[in-house]
This record gives sequence, C-alpha cells and structure tokens, in this order.
Amino acid sequence: MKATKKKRLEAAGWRVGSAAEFLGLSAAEERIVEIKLALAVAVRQRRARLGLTQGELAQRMGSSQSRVAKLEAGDRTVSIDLLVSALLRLGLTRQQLGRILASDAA
Amino acid sequence: MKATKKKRLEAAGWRVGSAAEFLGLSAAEERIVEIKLALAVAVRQRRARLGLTQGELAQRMGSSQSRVAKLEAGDRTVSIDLLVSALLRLGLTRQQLGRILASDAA
DNA sequence: CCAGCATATGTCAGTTCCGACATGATGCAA
DNA sequence: TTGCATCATGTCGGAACTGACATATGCTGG
Repeated sequence: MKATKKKRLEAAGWRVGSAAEFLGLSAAEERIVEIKLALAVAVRQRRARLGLTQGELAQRMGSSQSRVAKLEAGDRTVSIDLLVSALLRLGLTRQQLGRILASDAA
Repeated sequence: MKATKKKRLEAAGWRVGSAAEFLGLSAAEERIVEIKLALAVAVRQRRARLGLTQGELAQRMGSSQSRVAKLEAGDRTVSIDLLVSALLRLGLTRQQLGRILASDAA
C-alpha cells in the first residue's frame, strides 16, 4: 500500500492493518510451515540415502543428535537456516535446494 | 561417515572432526551467504517492482523499516527465515522462491 | 539553498533458537 | 530377556535474531 493511500484511509477513520494484515500474516506463515516441512522431509530422505545416522549428520553440522531429530520432525523451534544448513552439508546443490523448495512435501 | 568407520579411525589415533570438518563448515556457510545474498537481491527487486517503500514492506511483514534495510543489504544478522517471509509477503510463490534459490545473485 | 521522503546505520532489551545433556522409546540381534 | 544402536522428547543456559527507536545520509523537487 502506498503511503499516500494509507494516509487517505487513516484520515477516513480506518485502522489500516490489524485484521487484514493478520490474515495475511497467517497465510504467509502457513506457507513457511509447508516449506519447512518439505525441507525436513528432504533432509530425512537424503540422510537415509547416504546411510548416515542423525548423530553423524549432527557432527557434520556441528550440531547435536537431538536437534537433528527435531529438525526432521518439523519441530517449530527449527529455523529454515538450520534446515538449509543440513541439506547443504548433505551435499545438495543450490539447484537441488531450489527444486525441493518449489515442490510440495510428500 | 559410518559409525563403524569412525571407530576404526579413532582407534587408529585420529581425532575425527576438527580440521576437515571446519573446512567443510566454512564451505557450507559460504554457500549460505550466497543464498542469502540472492534472496536479498530478490527482495529489493520485487519490492521496487511493486513500488513499495521499505517501510511499507515492513508493515506487511510486521517488521520495521530498519530491519528491511538490513535485510536488503545482506546484513549478517538477518535470517533466511526473515528473507523468505519477506518474499512470500511480496507475493512470490514457492516455485518462484525455488528459482531464486537456484540462481546466482546478480 | 532547503524541506521532505526514502534509505542506511547503530544500538538495545526482549524473544527465539541453538547445542548440549538427560532420558525415554523402539527395534534388532545375541 | 539383555544389550546395544538409533531415534524421540523435554529442558536449560547462552547465543543469535528481532522489532523498535534514534539518527545519519542521500536524493529530488521547489
């Protein structure tokens, strides 16, 4: 929304933001959850394919087994950064990463 | 590395990890920086294309103008989560997101 | 020149995320 | 069963990230 338009709306008594923006936030956050899930699934598949344990992957990442478990479980305390880090450490290229992001989680 | 192999190496006196893994970490982190940069560039391009100011995008994200500025500048205190959030809020689909991730930053 | 808007930079307190550890659950082989 | 490996879950102190604010810089029209 342009600042000029926002000013007009506010002058007309609207509280620009709150409701509509809350819904918007929810929609975007939902998509983020989907993305995280797709990445999580990819981590588990790739790790299994390489025959690594969670502990071994954790070591590669400088992380811990428990965090890798949460990571693959789609725990909400896991960031996209960590998921991407895991996938890169599993040898994925940016192209492969992009493909995972674009596709739905199985 | 398989646990069995690791044990063999450790039994042979190797400290598995440290040096080689440090180099590995650096390489992966470098690629994360590249990814962040590509996303940051995409945010700026997309925002400009929509004719939004940093402040307006910040409002859409429930963030602040200064953070959007840092975001686009590739500031190291900005997470991939926030970058993805910004791009989704700018209307990008997961497919578009995937394409950005796969391509190099201009 | 100077307003006014957009963007950049620095800082800070509150929140979130992290690795690490402990512990529990599951499965499989001895 | 017992023992061992793997994965799951809960918790915690510390690190990293965040939004907000103040302020600086740049840029364009008057």
